[in-house]
Amino acid sequence: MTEARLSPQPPEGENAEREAATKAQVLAAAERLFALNGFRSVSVRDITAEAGVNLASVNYHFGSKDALLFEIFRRRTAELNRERARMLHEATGRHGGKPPVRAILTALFAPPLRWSNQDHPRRVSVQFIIRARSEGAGAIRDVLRTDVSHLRRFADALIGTLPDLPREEIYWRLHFALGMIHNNRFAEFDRLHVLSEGAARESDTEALLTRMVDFAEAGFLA
Amino acid sequence: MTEARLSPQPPEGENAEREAATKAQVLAAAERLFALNGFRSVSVRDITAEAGVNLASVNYHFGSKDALLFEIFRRRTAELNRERARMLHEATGRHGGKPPVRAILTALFAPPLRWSNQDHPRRVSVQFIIRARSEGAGAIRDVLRTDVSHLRRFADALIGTLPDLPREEIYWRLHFALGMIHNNRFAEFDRLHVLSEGAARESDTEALLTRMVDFAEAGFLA
DNA sequence: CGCCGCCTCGAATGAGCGTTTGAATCGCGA
DNA sequence: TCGCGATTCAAACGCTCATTCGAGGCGGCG
Repeated sequence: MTEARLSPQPPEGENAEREAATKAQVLAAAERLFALNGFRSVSVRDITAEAGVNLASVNYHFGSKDALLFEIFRRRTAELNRERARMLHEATGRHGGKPPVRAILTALFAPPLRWSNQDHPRRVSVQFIIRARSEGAGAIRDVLRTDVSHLRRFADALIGTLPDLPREEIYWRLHFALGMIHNNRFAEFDRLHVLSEGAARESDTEALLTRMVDFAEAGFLA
Repeated sequence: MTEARLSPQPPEGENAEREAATKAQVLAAAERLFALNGFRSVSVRDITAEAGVNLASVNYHFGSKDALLFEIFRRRTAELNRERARMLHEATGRHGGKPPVRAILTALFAPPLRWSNQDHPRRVSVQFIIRARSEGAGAIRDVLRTDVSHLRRFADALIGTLPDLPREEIYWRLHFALGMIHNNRFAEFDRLHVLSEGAARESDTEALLTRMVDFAEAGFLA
C-alpha cells in the first residue's frame, strides 16, 4: 500500500484541464486505490502518497475521507447513468418508441463493459462503482436504496416492450440482469480463467457484450 | 456497533453442543456482524462485546482477526458446497447420469436461496459469504481464485447435458448465473422493493427460486 | 489435598488512523 | 512591488485498533 511517489508537481501531462491539479490527482489516485483494495483498507495516507500531494489535501478539498468516496461515486455513477440513458434514448428513437428487449439490454450492459476495455480511461471506474455499491455505507447506501429513477427508465422501457409479462416479473428479471454486471469483478474473472483453463477471457469486450445480451434476452423472453 | 451485552454466561440455551462455548459464541457473533457490516468495519471489540466474552478470546482461539474470518468462510463455503454437490448428485442419479439444465441450476441456486429464508439458521450465512467473497483479501481471495473444484462439477454437468454448446460459452453462462446469486444482497433487495413499489419481495423463496431457474435456463438454452 | 493444563480476565502496548492546526508559500490583481 | 485570499506544508492530536501479557480461576486426576 505504501509506495514511493514520483513526480509530485507535474500532473503527468496527459490531462488538459489544469485547474486544481491537486484535487484531480487525489480523485484519480483514490478511485484507483478504492477500486483495487476497497474503502476501509485504503488510508488517506495511501491516497495522498500515490497522488504525490500533501496529507491534508483530502480534508482541505473534500472535507473528509467519506466525502471523497461519495464525490467519486457521485461523479462516476452520474457519468455511467448518462451514457446508459443516452443509448436507451437513441434506441427508443431508432425503433419508433418501442425498442426491442435486445436494444434495452444493450443500453444497460454496453457502457460498463466498454469502460472495462484494456485502454479505456474509465477502466477502473467500473470496479470502483461495483466496490462502492457493495461496501459503501452511509450516504452511498442511502442513494442506492432510494434513487431508482435511473433504473425506472429501463424498467418502463421493458414494460412497454413486454406488455404481457407481469410487472413484478420484469422487475425481478431486471434484478437478475444487473447481477450479471455486478459480478464482473477482477476476482471473478480470475476464477473464470482458471475454471475454463484460459478459454474464457474478458478481453474481447464486444463478444462479451453479445454473450451477456444473448443470455439476458433469452431470460426475458422465456 | 457498540451494544450492551446480555447474559454473558449462559449460551442462549438453544444450542445443544456445549464444548468450547466461548468459541461458538465468537463464531456466531462474528458471522452476524461481518455479514451486516463488512470485515473492516467490525472490530474485535464489537465481536467480543456481542458474544459476551473477553476481548482476548479471538486471538486465543483463532490466532487473529483475519484467521477468524477465514475460519468462518471455510466452514460456510464447505457447508454450502456440500449441499450443492449433494443436490447435483441426487439429480444426476434421478436422471440417469444426464440431468437437465433445470436440475443442475436448481442444485446451484436452491441451497443459498433456502438458507436466506426468514427463519433458517443459516440466514446470515449467505450474506456473510457474499461479503467475504467481495471484500475478502489474502487467503480468501487466493481460495476464490484457485479453488474451482466445486464449480467444475457444475460445469462438467452442463457440458454433458449441452454437448453442442461450446465449452467457452458454458463457462461464461455459468459465470452469469453465479452473478445472479451474488447480487442477492440486502441492499439490492431494498432497491428492488422501492423500484417495484413493493410488488417484488424475496420472502417467497420457492417462487424466487423458480424465477431464477427460469431466467437462467432460458439463457443456457438460447 | 495439590498439582497442572486449559482457559479467562483486565490491563497495557504500540502502531495506524482521520483530522486539525498554524505557519509558509503561491499566484495574481492593483 | 505590495497585499491578500487560496493553497500547501510539516507536525501534531486524540482516538481506535489488533494484539500481547502475566496473573488468576477452574476442573479433573493423582
